[in-house]
Amino acid sequence: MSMWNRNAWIDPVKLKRLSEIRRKELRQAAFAVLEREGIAGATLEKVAAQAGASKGIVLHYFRNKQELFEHAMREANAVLCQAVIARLRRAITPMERMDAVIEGNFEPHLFQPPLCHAWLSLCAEVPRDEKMARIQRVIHARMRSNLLSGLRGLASPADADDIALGVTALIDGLWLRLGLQPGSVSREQAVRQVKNYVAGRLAIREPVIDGA
Amino acid sequence: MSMWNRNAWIDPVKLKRLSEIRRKELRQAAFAVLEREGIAGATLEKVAAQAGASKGIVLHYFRNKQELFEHAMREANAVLCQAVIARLRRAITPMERMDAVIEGNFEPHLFQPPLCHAWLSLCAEVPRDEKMARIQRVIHARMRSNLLSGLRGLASPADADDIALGVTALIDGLWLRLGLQPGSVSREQAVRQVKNYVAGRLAIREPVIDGA
DNA sequence: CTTTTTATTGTCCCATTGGTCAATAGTTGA
DNA sequence: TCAACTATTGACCAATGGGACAATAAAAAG
Repeated sequence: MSMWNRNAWIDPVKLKRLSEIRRKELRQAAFAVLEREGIAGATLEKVAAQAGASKGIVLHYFRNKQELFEHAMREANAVLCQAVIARLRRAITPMERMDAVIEGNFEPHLFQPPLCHAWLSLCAEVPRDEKMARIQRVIHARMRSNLLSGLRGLASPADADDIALGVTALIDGLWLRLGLQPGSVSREQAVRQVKNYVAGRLAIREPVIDGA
Repeated sequence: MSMWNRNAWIDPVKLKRLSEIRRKELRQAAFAVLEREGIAGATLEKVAAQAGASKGIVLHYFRNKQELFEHAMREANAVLCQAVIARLRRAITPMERMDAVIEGNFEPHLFQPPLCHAWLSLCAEVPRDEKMARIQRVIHARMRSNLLSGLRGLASPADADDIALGVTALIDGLWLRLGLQPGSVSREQAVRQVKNYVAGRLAIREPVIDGA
């Protein structure tokens, strides 16, 4: 049995007792440090301190720094994703589904500068961390899929695809704005902004054609 | 005279001889390192190596690491900004001005993953670096102003304001997408995306009103 | 040709960091 | 109770980082 639990994919339920609890604490501690210090200032010692433990324990539960932050990224994304899913469950019409995704992405308790700062730091590492890149791709794929589940009933497949890209970009951009200039964009503004975008895109049947 | 040139704002033309040349080289070296290594891996030694000089010289021209990267940020922004300005000069009608800003922000030789990576790393430090935050505010203010110079002729002041925010966010979001998933968005797609957004917003007179 | 600045290098220093390891305390199961 | 395993700590280490500095080369000024 000893060599088993080294591989967490076996009997995940039971193992949630101690090991998984610590891991979660540490992931969250890592994220908290990231919020305050950014990736450059995020050290194992600070994470340990944040979790009220010793540095040794961090490397007991995570092979190395990189892995720790990869897991922090996964967790953070899971939280945001959950918010969207919850709203999506109550949505029925295509338009309701769109709104669920949009509003879920600006959940008041999540759409906050510190969270954005941490997220930004993580994103900045994506190009040098293949695992993070993969997480990132998954995130984007799911977001797209969520959007398309609504958009398919509202536009042609080609348009839906295009609008989905626009919506994700717009959402990301509004988050970025929040991170770079806290207070420059409120949740309500953000939501309205994206909804207006969708409304505008749906109102125009043929995309702009120009000769530039 | 000795104590004068310590303050570069005096006789800037002449001093461009040596001191300013080195400074520019170092700023660019810093940016190059940032592209490859991210903020966490960007060390003075690497910057020096990139510039083909010794670490000492870097701190001879910049008080410290922070200052160096602040200047790198300024420079990078200046380049992007210049691209927009150049196009803006040839624009006459409001719509041409809009297109100038949009296309300028996706200049083919600038809209590239490495540049985006470096930029992202810099942005991730903004929350902890007041000077970078200020640069960031300036950048955004200018972008806004550029957009409004075109939008004022196309929409009501309130709408123009709102659309300007949306355009900046959308542009940032598309850049982010490029950084996180290189190849997932082409320059043409990006430009079209933003133009469609503007077209959509201009087509709808009254903004969406909902009771969510 | 001196003298004064400026440019540049390499060395040194100290704090910090990620990571290893052995030792200890605690748990669990038979 | 005993043995096996897990959790947790603190000490330790080699590497690295930012930055200070003195020494030297190179220019400029006079």
